[in-house]
Amino acid sequence: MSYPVFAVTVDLVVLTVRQGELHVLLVRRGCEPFLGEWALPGGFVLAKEDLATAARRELAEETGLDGPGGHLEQLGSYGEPDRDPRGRVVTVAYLALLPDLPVPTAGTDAAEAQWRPVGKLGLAFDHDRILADGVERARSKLEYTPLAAAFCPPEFTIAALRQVYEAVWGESIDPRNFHRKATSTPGFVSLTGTSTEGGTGRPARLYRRGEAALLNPPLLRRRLDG
Amino acid sequence: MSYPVFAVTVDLVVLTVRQGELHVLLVRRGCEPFLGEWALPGGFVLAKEDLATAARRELAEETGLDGPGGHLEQLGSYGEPDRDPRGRVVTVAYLALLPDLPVPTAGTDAAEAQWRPVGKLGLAFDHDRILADGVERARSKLEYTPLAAAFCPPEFTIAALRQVYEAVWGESIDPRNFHRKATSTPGFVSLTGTSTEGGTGRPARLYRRGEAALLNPPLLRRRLDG
DNA sequence: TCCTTTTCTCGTCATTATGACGATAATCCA
DNA sequence: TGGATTATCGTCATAATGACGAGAAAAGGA
Repeated sequence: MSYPVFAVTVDLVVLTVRQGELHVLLVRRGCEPFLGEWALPGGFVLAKEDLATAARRELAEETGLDGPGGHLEQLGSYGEPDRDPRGRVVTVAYLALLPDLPVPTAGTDAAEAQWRPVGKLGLAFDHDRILADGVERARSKLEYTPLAAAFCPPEFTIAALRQVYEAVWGESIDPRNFHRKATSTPGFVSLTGTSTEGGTGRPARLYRRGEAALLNPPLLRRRLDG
Repeated sequence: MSYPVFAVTVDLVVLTVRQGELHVLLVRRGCEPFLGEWALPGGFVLAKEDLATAARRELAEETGLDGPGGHLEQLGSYGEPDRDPRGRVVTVAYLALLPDLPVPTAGTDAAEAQWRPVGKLGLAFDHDRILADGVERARSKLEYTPLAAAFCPPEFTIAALRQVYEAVWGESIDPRNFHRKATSTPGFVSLTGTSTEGGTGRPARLYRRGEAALLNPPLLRRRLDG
């Protein structure tokens, strides 16, 4: 019995929050196809490599982003027959949420790398769709999990956490109600004991990410129902 | 440039509710490897076939289940190097939710097919894990979407819908509170105008699935928090 | 020093959603 | 006709949320 032959790649939707806006990491392609165009970072899965391992390797290799914290999860697979002109390629997309770090360094396959605000970007392959799916996944995950903290450094203020929500959801949130919700939901955040200093306004207490895997009850965004 | 060669399969977690219990569709393997063992239905993706198309084809071919209603979505991909003794095989798992239909017919690759209550089944490959992920996805989706109706025939009673929740979540739900919730959440269900007849007890009104993609507010199961 | 600005933190109150459960309605069956 | 069964509606206490007032704790300028 014989069956078709495929290549398998991983592609990464790497998101961060900079200056109050949700950004995605893009690389300019350094080889065919789509040479010179912007795309999600990614590459082929090696012969004896697990999918998640390949995703972590590409994240480190191609972006140099391998700091503490952060979050990596599988997003989904994309395998339309014509999605890659080189032949039959199935890509497994991963979603990474990272704190705002220095400008990434370009890697082997990528001539350049840069953060871009999410939106309508004309990316190579079917990467616009993968990006849209990743952004929607991130928006949704912020409702039910404490993952917003993955966008923050290890210690952060409630205001910083709120700004993550505002950036990812694109809506403003009442600081007082958010403070109540974040500090009263069990396992969302935990106090460090230290505070900020030197900033403008009253110093804020610093928190760490809590141990909960799910927010209970969740933190729902306002739905525009029809 | 050369890169490793893979085979790509789709595997299906087909769930339904029978006699108040969540069941999964299994097939007995008719060829090597794992000949004679129970596994999720699935097969190789064809040369010019989209992943979702392959999933629908396998669902129809191998199970004969292609009725109205139901729901099919991508679950995730599994690609550990050793998961298939034949070589490097990545599988894209799909989750199908179907109303309870007559016993499926065996297909080409499957010597037998049968519904089994979900639980610890010693399945071939890594199918136990895929099944567990599928069940967890289904449980979670029932909270935030009107997808419970995918387990029901096109017209159903509120009690039937409630029994879906009870079976999938494995907990009992107050019929009066559930009735209020189902009928008051916009877009969850819509009246047909007809009622059941001939059953025991007061006749129940029949409903169809509503148009909403998301339940707002959601219908959360009781969390056993630690 | 004292006042203003800024941001954090804590409260209050009305509204909504939920869990527990009583009560009535509408059918079948003996 | 009366009992069993299930559907549907209502009531009430509690929990969660949105809107917003007000004090606390810093920096900076007059």
